[in-house]
Amino acid sequence: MPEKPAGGVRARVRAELTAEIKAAARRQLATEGASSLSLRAIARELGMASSAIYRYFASRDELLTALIIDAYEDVASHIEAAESQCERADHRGRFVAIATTLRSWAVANPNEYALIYGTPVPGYAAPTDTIDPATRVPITLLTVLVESHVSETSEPDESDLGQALADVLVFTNHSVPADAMALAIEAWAEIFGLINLEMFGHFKNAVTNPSVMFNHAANSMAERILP
Amino acid sequence: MPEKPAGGVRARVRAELTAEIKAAARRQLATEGASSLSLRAIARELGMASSAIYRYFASRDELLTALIIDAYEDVASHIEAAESQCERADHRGRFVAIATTLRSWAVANPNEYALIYGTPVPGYAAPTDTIDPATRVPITLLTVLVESHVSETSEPDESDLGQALADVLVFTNHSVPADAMALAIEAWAEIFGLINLEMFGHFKNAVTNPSVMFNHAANSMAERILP
DNA sequence: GCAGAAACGAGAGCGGTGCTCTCGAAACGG
DNA sequence: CCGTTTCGAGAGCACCGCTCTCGTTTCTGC
Repeated sequence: MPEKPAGGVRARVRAELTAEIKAAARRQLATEGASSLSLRAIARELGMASSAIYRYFASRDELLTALIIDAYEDVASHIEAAESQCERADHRGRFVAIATTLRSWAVANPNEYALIYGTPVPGYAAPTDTIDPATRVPITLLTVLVESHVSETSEPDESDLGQALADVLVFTNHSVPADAMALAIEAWAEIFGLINLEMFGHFKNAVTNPSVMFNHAANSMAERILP
Repeated sequence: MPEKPAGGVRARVRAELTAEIKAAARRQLATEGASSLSLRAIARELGMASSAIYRYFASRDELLTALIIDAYEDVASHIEAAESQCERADHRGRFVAIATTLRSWAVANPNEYALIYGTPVPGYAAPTDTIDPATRVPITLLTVLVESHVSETSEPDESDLGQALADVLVFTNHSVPADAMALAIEAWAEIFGLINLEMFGHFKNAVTNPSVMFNHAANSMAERILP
């Protein structure tokens, strides 16, 4: 998909139409859900032949991929913006900001949330284009964790736990002990667990106010994992 | 769907065929995923006309519902069996048994797990038939929690947290304090978060051995929430 | 400035889906 | 035994993703 920055007329209308298709897809996503996203319906809405869509996206999966990347970028931008407004030394505040912003974004964009953090579409294998934007959010969390452990430096951990978390421990240059990293991953999982349970309807007859529950949990987690 | 217990020939072959359809559906579910489950493919596999399926299930959604109920019952049976083999007083052991059995079941039956704990099918609203079997698993966990707080009895909690958790606190007759209940819900969310992250591919380049990580977390949670 | 190349939109068509309707055969029950 | 109900099969409808062709429009190199 070569897009010249300000090339001829053709390149411009191509960029515009690509954006219009994505916009229509997002609109349809919001009302129908990901798995029933229909290229033909998008084409109908845009007043063009269904086959014309294929000039812009080679397949339905490629459109989905584009939407997934956009969603990752969008949530990452929100979270980074919220986190950057906290006092640098206030690690717990930064963690809570990350967690609560993630939930707010999920509540505001349930279908995009489901798209990136829900059940993967069956035959769909995430292309490599998606892994980069997907890492932005966890990296902001890891940064807070590393900065709160700034004075420590440890050797590679040879324990079972240390080996199980080898990849992420290497990623942080072993500046975070394995058990502290495990606590952080637990918190990370808890955040998604709470959001998933709320969004996918498993809090019925149990938690009446998910927002209060989530804020309580976020503060509880911050105390638990950050010194 | 009236099914006479041992009625005429017709009732028996109807029950058998219903089971065969579900079996074929489950087989297809394991290889294709829920959203691409095809009634026509099932009919083909069973050597019957696609329209004949509708004598047994009024729609694709109804078949899905039947599979969902079966999955809930199956996971609940596994968890109850594992939990019942623990010493009654060993609350932490019972909790760990519940958690690890849930994960084992999810790893062994990824598509049924996704069916009941993943993103809901877009237009699909869980019929009332599913809520009953869905509660069996959380109830086993709540039972452990309540039994570990057996000596305490408290009044309705009027705090924000107490009100946010009102439904489940009432369900347990206020025998568990609100903050302890919140910790338990946090653990509950963490369990699903860990399983989701693992199953849906978000542990790539981070956690190399999800099993070790999960067992570590399960024990950590047990210490955290149970006295 | 113009001819060849590339990009584009529309339309027809293929095989697939869920679902409905009709029709003849089979099993049931009085 | 005969009327009623249940069942399987087939045709058909509207939709889907996707491919191919064909005439038109835009770009590009000479």
